[in-house]
Amino acid sequence: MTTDEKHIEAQQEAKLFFSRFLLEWYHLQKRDLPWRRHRNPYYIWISEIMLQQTRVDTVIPYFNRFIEQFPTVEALADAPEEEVLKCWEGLGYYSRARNLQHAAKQVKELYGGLVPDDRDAVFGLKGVGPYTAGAILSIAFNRPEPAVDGNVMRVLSRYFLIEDDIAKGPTRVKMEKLAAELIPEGEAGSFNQALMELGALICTPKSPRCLPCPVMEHCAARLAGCEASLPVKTKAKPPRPEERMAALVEGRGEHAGRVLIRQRPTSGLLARMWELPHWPAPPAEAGGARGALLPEAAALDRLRRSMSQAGIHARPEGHWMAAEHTFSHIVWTLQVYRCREEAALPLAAESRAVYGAAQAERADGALGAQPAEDAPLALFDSGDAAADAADSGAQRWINREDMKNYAFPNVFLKLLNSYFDEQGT
DNA sequence: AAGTCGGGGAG
DNA sequence: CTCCCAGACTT
Repeated sequence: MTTDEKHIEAQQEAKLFFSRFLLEWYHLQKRDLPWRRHRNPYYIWISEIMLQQTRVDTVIPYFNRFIEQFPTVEALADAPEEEVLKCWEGLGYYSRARNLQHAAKQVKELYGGLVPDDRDAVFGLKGVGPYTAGAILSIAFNRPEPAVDGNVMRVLSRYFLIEDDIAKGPTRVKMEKLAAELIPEGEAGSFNQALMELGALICTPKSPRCLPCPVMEHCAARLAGCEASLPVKTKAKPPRPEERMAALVEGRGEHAGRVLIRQRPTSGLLARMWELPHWPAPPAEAGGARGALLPEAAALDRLRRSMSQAGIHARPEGHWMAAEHTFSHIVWTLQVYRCREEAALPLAAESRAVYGAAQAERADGALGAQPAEDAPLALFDSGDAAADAADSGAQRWINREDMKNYAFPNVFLKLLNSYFDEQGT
């Protein structure tokens, strides 16, 4: 027997060992999760969409609420979109919710409300990519399809000592071929879940717990002592910072006790979510620390003109608090100002009556180069042009009770709750 | 292939 | 702080 043949034979033995002992471990150690209590393809599907880039512990309460509110494919397909989005509030990646409902309509209309069990049909559902298709087919229907996510690539890269960059596309394809070879006959669902369970509980990104690992004995990375340096993955670009000014506008008269919110555009960042209105803050002065506040009077003036341009008649009264919101690719620093609604006077009259003093102050200093009164705000790169151009979006006056009817990103949820706590309402 | 899409938990 | 998570979609 040649050296190559011996190597291939050893590889084959390592694969059989891996599949057998991993599956055995899973049957003893698997967690009791809500979507594992039935084999309802709809439940499996919902859970897999929620679990994209999201931890199990985060998903559990969302999953339970979701299937209570939308128990069947048809219930989801027929629900108002706002209800679906509200049920997703705080979970992130909100296009998942919209795609999911779109796919529910697909299933209702094309497949009679039954989640399809063939590869092309599942892959054709909105929001279902290579991983999720494999997960649905294997877990719900026990079809021998690989389901390769971040956990699986980490486990396989270590066990087989694969040094390919898992951030690259072709690596996932390679892993899928390998994962498919490992599936034991008739055990696709359990095996794929076992692979992910090992990644979640034992073969973790940092300091893997090798001693209790059921396949440590033949783990190539462990044997080579390099398990901590795998998988190889190019690191992501850091998010770009964005300074923004937000308005917490307190209503008067018929709006007393309520604050103004607006809806974001139908596409892009936080699509269709509700928020406090906010605008780009002018770039910090040269030499000024990033995140530094503008001089108070200049900030209030800038905010007043932004609101006016958006058709919001309100007077900024002062800085309330700062808030940060981190996305994958952006970090917002929001300076929130408390404002009071005003009667809708003609703009020129309003400006002279209320802002004469502030303008006099501005004239002698920092913002001397500002555009003339009533001129459009200077455009500068805000990184959120869609939202800034969509000031025409819907607006509402709400109190705390009304919050249950609108879906907010977490940062605005926290700001609104802080405000209503402060007001004691 | 690279950028766009949230939010939070672990270390 | 950094990393990354049961990824998909767009360009």
